Amino acid sequence: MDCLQNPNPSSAGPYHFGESIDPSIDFDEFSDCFMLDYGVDDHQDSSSLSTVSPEKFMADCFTGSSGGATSRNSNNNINEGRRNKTEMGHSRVAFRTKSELEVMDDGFKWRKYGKKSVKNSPYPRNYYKCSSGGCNVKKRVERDREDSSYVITTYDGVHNHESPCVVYYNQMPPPVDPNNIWTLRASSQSSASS
DNA sequence: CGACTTTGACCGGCGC
DNA sequence: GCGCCGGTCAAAGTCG
Repeated sequence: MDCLQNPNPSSAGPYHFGESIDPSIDFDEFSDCFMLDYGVDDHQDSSSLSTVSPEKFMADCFTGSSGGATSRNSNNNINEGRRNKTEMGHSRVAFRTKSELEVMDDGFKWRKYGKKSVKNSPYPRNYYKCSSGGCNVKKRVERDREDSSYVITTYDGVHNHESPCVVYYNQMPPPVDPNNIWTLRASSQSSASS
């Protein structure tokens, strides 16, 4: 299991953000990562995006605020009209990331349990569950139908455990530059990969 | 051999 | 009531 890529909306730290398996993805591209409005999974248009800087997003996530930077009960929620799953204590976070890869490894271990073609989209949607025992977090991954270079990831729920990478990081010596999360992340990464 | 992925079937909610 | 659609299940296949 590699601890690469992407923000995690539940408990992963900022040092998870901004690095990719794919060397073609650099940090600049992660500035294209948008928080999507809640309920975006029914395929939003870009006007419904609520853009949040990755830094803010991750900061919110890391403080444990449920749902991160999302607006939890935003209006214009198409999906929740169908299924009012998101009740108290049930958060959903979606974001859109420019990536060649569909699998956004966020440090958690996911088990794929389904794949569906989506109406009005040429790309299938993949369904994953957190494979940690007792953790019922799910995520959906699909390509943006309008720009296939983007991947839309929707997390459903909050992990009741830490990311294996967070656990690992807590055992690490102090970062090279605590003010630079990229350095910090890279430092962690290079050690982890050995 | 265990863990994981694939994929068709099934189920429930919603709109007409 | 019926059909469509999204989400989940589970058996079979694959991989390390």
